[in-house]
Amino acid sequence: MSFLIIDGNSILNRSFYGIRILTNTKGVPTNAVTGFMNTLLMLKKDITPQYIAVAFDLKAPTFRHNMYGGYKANRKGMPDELAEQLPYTKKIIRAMGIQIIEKEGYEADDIIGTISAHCAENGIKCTISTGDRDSFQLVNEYVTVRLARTKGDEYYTPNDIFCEYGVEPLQMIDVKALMGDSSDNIPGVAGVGEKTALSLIKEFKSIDGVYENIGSPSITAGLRKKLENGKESCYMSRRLAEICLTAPINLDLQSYIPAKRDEETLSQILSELEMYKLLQKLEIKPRPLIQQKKAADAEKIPLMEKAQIVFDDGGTVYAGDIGMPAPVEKDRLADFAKSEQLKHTFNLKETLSLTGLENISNTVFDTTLAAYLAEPDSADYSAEKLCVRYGTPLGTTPQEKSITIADLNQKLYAELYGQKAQELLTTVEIPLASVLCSMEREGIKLDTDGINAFGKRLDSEINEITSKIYEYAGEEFNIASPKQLGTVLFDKLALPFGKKTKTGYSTNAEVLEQLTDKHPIVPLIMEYRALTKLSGTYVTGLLKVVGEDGRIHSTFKQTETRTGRISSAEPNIQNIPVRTELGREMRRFFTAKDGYLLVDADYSQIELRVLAHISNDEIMKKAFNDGVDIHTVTASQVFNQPMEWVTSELRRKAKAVNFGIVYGIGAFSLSKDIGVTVRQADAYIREYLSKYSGVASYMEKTVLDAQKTGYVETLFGRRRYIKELAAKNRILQALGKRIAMNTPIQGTAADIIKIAMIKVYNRLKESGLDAKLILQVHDELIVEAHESCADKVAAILKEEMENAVKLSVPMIVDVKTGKTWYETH
DNA sequence: CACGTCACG
DNA sequence: ACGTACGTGACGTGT
Repeated sequence: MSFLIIDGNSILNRSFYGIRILTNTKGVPTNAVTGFMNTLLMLKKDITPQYIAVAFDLKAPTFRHNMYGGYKANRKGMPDELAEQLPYTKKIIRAMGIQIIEKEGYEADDIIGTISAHCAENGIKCTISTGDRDSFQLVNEYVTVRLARTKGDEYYTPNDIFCEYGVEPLQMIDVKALMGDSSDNIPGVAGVGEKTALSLIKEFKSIDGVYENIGSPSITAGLRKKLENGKESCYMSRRLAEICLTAPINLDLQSYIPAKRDEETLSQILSELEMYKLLQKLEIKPRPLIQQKKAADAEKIPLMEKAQIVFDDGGTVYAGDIGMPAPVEKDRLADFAKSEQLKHTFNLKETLSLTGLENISNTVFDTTLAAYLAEPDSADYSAEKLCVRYGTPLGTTPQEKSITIADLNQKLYAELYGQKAQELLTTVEIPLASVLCSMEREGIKLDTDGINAFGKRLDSEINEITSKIYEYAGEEFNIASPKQLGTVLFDKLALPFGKKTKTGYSTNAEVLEQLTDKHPIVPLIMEYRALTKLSGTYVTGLLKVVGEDGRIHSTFKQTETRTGRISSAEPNIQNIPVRTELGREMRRFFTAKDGYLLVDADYSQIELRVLAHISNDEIMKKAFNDGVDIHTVTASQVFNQPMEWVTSELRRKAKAVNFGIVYGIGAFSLSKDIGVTVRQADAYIREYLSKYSGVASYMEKTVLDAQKTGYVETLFGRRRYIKELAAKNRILQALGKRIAMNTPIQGTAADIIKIAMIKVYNRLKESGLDAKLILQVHDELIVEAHESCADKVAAILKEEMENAVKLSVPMIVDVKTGKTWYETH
């Protein structure tokens, strides 16, 4: 027979601070609930108690009317993110069939004390689960405390307490009476801490003993004085420290035997919180969120057109009707790929890569890409995850898998139904998978000899700089370690430190910039950073991933970014240096193969053009339609100067303001960026928004709409839900607004270049020219073309990219041709 | 594995 | 009074 009593507040609190902030997609925090439930399940499994209860504090709230106007509605200043999780946790506990005990005017400790005393009287073992040591006084032959710790729990029996503290559990009350407890508002005796309190109780057994023997030689004069002054406080503290054992609560043990779980309620709450791992652990089916949302107008959503389900399983491609797929033999693959029948794929690009196929004709749906359009925030589009999210049983055999995929597809189809995203899927993302696959296959040639030689040069320079740095520092240390570097700069050399990070001094470029004239070591460190970055990330990093064909085959990820952009990995080909001359040198090693040239085309100001179009701002549209330099126009607007008078300095500032607008501007960051006061930056922004009034009203409307609907969309219907807008936290809300302002711009630009990629790819194929699209860098496309047709290719790129979409402002593309990527810039 | 840092659009 | 621009990926350090 045993009783498990959990200190609800304490475990919840520990979970909240011990686990990094987690939220569901709506922004509801879930970390404390998660931690609490993990603890509860672990305890149930470990102890298998007959009786379980969870105790919560229910003290009459004490409102403090202070200078802040009584904002502390939550006792102990419980943060909103934690307070929000309390009702969820209680509901879940009840649905688990477990009793919650709370009593007006009593703390959880008093309830726990009463239960534990009752257990002891009746010879029942009692385990107290808590995060703090207050309940040690309750420990006895029958009662143990199980202290929640990050690295496993610790048990405390009377013997354990004696070993650790040298006193009996009950004496802990007197120890606390002496030392006090600031978190519980117990004053104790001023000047007496844990060490002194323990040794006093060890010697004199109790506070009565201490005061009876106040003249004892083992009490120094100073201590005696403190004890005498604090005597009244000490006895009062003892009353506060002693946990009540007679709280008026239900002591009918039978009622604490857990009842049957309410699976319906658990499914509903945990699905709302999107705690799918826990649902799995409890073996409860999640409530499909999406179906729920669509259930009302389910009749209006037609079934998908019948199609072949195509997917791979253990390296074999299967295709066929739902429930009866068959392996497609290698020699039949090409025919299958060309066949007329409609097809639904699962991860199209991967299937293409795996089979070596260029495309699969008549693909009208792809589970992975549809799931990405439905929920671009997800990090995982595996069948396992999608099944959990959409409440679909996960198949294991190929037959079952085809059923699973078909079911997911129907649900995704329903979710995208009636959205423009449906068209985005079939006309953009599905054809794009073929383009990306081809780009990955082609890759780009890397001049490994050149890069090796460059690396040698870098390394010898790094060595020289390293010794100089050691000399200035007066010691050898790891310059690459921000921690060690911080110690040298700010402790040893006593340079003024700027920002601090969570873990210590900040040593980033911005901080070093400020110190550049303060000490000769600083510019050396900046150079060291620049050189080691090139050497590590680009020289060594790239050499590690060159293929046997001497080419780099980056992976272009199609479902990675929240805005709809493509990302590039292993290696990342989208962040090859260009801004500094030395870094730009790297691009000399990205070359066309013998007899070929690189043709590089990039959109000019694509994001600002998109902004001009979607905001319908007359001044901005006119600027682009007149073909004048947009940053100069902005400078002229913001600084009230005629265009001819705009200096390069004003243009530079205006450029930063333009960028800031695209990102969802803040005066603070802008001021940092262009080196003016926050006040001035703020004035620029105001001036900008009053001149470009179309932009101002567009931004306002976009944020308002997003707050209403919870999402924003690109011009082509790519949707992004913004959970940050629903957050209680003000900083997160501000982030949500910036995301709302930026995503339609960045995302529409991404849509446009994707459309252009498909057009360029098809046009090159149709033309029969010896040229292949090989890279994409957000607003830039690179084709490797035979020397003989580079001019034609350049014309095709310009034409297709500029005409990819029709906006109210022209899209302008600059094209350059060269042997290396360096030469095209 | 998280963090700080820094490369790109 | 607060903390501060959007979107990525890779490296080295240190727990």
